[in-house]
Amino acid sequence: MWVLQSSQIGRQTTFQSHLCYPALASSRLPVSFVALNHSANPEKDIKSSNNQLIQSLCRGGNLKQAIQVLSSELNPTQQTYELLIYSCAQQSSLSNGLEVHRHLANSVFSQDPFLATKLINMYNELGYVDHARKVFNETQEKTIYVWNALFRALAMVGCGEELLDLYGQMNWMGMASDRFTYTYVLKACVVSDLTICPLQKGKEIHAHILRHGFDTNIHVMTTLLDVYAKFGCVSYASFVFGAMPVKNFVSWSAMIACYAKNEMPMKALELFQQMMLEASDSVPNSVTMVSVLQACSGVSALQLGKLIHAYILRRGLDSILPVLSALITMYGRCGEIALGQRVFDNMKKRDVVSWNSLISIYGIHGFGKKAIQIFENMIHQGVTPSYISFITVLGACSHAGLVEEGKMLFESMHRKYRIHPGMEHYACMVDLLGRANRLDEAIKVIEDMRLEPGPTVWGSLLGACRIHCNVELAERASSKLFELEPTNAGNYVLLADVYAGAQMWNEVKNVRKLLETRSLQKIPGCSWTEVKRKIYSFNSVDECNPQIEELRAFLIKLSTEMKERGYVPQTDVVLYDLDEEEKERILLGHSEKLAVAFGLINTAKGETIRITKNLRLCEDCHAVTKFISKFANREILVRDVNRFHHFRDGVCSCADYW
DNA sequence: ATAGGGTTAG
Repeated sequence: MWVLQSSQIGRQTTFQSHLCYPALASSRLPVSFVALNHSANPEKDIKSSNNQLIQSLCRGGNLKQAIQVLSSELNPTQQTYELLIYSCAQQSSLSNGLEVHRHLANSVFSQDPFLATKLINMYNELGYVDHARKVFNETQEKTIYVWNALFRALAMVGCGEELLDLYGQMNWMGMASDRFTYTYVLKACVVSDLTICPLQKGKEIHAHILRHGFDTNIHVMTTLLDVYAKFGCVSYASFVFGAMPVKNFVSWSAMIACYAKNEMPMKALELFQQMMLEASDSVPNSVTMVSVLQACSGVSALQLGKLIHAYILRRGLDSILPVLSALITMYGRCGEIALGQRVFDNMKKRDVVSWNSLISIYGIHGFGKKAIQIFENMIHQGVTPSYISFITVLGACSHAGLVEEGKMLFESMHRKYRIHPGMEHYACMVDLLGRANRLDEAIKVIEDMRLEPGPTVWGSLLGACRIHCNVELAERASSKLFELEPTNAGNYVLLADVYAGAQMWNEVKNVRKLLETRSLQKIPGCSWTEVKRKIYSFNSVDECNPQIEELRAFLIKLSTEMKERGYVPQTDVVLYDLDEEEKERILLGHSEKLAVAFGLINTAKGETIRITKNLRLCEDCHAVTKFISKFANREILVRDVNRFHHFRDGVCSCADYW
């Protein structure tokens, strides 16, 4: 009934445009035609008909014609402008947008805050934030919508500082924030370019939110959760999550992503399980699955990853590019390159990220030449390499020791693709050259950097010094590192390793003291292994594992047998001042050895043992695992923080070079 | 009066 009525009304009022529109669309002589009509009819009718005409032209995608009609329309309505602005954004046409804006500025709506909001949004979507700022500044009556529109634009381009500054002005003027304001202002805390302490700012805004009662709004709270997540404040994030009166699948996903991104993959998987069991109204989507796959990668949970893959297929999420890239990475990082390759091969569409995923998995397995080949193939297929592509391919060169290839790729980066090398690329090059004992060249790279060398760069150099026992350079690199990240215990440990390698025990002791006086602790080593779809984690300091005694006994027996065959425990890696026996005991307690022992005890003969570790493999664990792979005739795949080690028959795929 | 927001791949 209602439909019929409205269409009758529609027919009455749009009678003219029904006549005009088809003619205009085909004949392309709109202006004179409309002008003629204009003078021949009562003005009121024409006014409405031209507005209708403009609007239907917009809806039909004939933006150019709509603007032509606009110039002959004396009284365009607000709705007409709104639709024109919307169409310009839709068609990504700056020139048309400017034209409409110019027209609007000379109309009665020049100060209309509603349309100002729309203009700001339009310029933002077109990528012209300067224009958006200008509209904002020229609009006298700044409603909360106008403020929010600019905030949104500034947050999207990463002008956090400017946003927070304006937010301060807004508060000072007495304009009250709404729930949208808070989401943008929170986002400002995580986007770059902030000179103030952004976490502090986030907490301040958190207080505002509580004070003004926005802590029940699901969007605001999810954004807040994400802010804490991005700063690595996992406990704050989970507090916010727990305090949310209502949760939906986005809130769950944000919390899962928080764990996955902050090296807590087990927590992420647990939360995912909880979501599936307890929150039946929160159905995971592709975004959730990406985080879950990341978590599977994190602990090398291959069996679980396969289950997730099946779920993705059932849910029809298998054509979404980010999901597929995450799948490729998951398979690769779980040690199954072939399965990753298969996902890639079956993709109907690929983007640069899909290629990057594939390159990176060959890279972490040490197949540098293959990674370069894929990189070249990608370019051959017309996909332009991205900033990340170069990180992955240079990383692949570095894992495989392909110095000349790496240098050429690094050099081509800017020459061919106009991509300036960033910190990650420099760190890769320093790593590549440093490992190859070309320390002079590595230093040259650092000296020629366009950026101030950061901790990753000095860290790569320090790592190279450890391999090649260069005490002098190690001291130089570590003094920089202690300045840049004084609380990163890993750097002190590396320097101590260098001293230990040079038998400089006094210096080792001093570094250890430095660690103690600054009350810093090494990140505890942690390893995971998956047995029969369950993931087991091993921690060098925890005693909770029910099998711990059995594992210890197993390892002691193993160690005795290995010693008979020439194994010498590398007690150098233990930095504490203890007697040899005690050091050996500590070595045997390393999480990776516990995981290997657990795998040997709990899996069938011939089954590959897969282990993931949160840190770099220690020398002793590396040597022992090589030994075991031959001794127990087992393939053992260990992924450490950098790359894969594929142990088979007493040899490691990294060629002892990691 | 209208309008707009949160999680995501390497």
